[in-house]
Amino acid sequence: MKDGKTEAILGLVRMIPPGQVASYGQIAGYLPGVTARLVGFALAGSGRRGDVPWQRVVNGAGGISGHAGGAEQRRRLEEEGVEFGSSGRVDRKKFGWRGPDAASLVAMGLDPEVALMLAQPG
DNA sequence: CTTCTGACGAAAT
DNA sequence: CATTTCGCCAGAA
Repeated sequence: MKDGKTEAILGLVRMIPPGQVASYGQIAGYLPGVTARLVGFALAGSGRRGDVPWQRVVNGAGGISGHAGGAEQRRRLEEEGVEFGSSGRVDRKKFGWRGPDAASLVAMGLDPEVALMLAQPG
């Protein structure tokens, strides 16, 4: 196992269900020591392998950041049922991923206590 | 080994 | 609302 952040980040992104989105900062929030910036780095570096639903990661405003695949990202999301508002932003109240369950976080190597605190209840 | 660069976000001003 | 500052991984040349 790499002790790097990238593996954990990509693993978490893979947990985002279709039709939902998560922000870079949100993903970072589940991984202590990881910042929103690093999530972007992780996807830019390894998100093109084909086994990561990178299109489900948007910025904090619910919009798509300026990168080469931006247009395709939006197209893919709309295909999954995600709606974009007039400002080109997604309503995270409606399509935002609530988060992983505690078991998934523990499986990724987080301390059970931390996992329980970060995981979405219920 | 060094240098470069790439998908962000919160807080202060 | 806009602009600025700081945080700091990993792969390629």
